[in-house]
Amino acid sequence: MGELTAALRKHSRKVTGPRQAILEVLRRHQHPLANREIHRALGPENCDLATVYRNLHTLEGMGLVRRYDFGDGTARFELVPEGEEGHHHHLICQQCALIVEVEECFPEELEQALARRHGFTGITHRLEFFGLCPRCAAARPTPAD
Amino acid sequence: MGELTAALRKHSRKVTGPRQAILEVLRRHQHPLANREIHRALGPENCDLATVYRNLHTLEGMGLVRRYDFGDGTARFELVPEGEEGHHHHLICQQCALIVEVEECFPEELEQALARRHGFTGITHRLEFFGLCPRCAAARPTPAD
DNA sequence: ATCGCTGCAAAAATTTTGCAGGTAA
DNA sequence: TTACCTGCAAAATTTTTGCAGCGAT
Repeated sequence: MGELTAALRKHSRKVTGPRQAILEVLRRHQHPLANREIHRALGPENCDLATVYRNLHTLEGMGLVRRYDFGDGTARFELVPEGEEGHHHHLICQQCALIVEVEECFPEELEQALARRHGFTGITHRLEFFGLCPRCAAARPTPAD
Repeated sequence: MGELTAALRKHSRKVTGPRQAILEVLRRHQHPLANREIHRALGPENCDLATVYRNLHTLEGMGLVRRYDFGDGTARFELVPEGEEGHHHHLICQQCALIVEVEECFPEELEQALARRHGFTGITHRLEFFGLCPRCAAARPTPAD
């Protein structure tokens, strides 16, 4: 809670109702949420969708929130745990959209080697896994190729 | 050329002008292109944008083209080399949007271990690298934090 | 002669922006 | 009081869809 206030103050931003509510929603869900989902969770009459967009952009810029793209055309946001760097990836079921947080990461030394070879600096990566979760696999065994 | 015809015939699809033209554009560029870029390259009066969208969707479904998301809200497509599986990733300059194709890939055994641990099957991944290319780094040395 | 494909136009869906009034600091 | 924020509305993007006519097979 103080974390948010401190971060906002550092950027000359204000602690407003919508802001706190959005963070609260993200805190309750440990999965990346789309703007629309956050808006719906807030109750459409409590906060304008445009405000959700603006705030997520702001919070992302301050590093309180991280943006993810699962390739379906809608951005999703997840709260960065306090104090942590929060870098992690996801395993998404292509059938039911189940999202599992995974700690596997692209090997640091491989990434550095890659950066060096191409002369790139400040390198980062975006990595997501896709597949069929156990439940969906059970429900649809051997998809009759 | 016969490759396209064969693939299309297999799916009861027709070999049309726009189709060939789109493949031709993709063949000339070895980088992922957005629908709009392809449309512009074709000459807007030669092929409708909707047709570009429809064809890329079709070609993706047939495995002739692969879709990439660089997280900027627009999908990009790249030709899958004939015969090859064509799986690879990209290193993108966040300043000038330079795209370098890279052959590094997430280690197979790590991916399998991950899949096994979560009971997922048919696992794949999406991986892209981001950073600052040499030219841009030279043009903007030490961004004065 | 089919059945798929294209162009054109309209519609959806996602995200951004302008503006007047309201509110945290 | 001074910025910053919010809601509302409009606009800008990206992508999808309906439909009548054309074209590949």
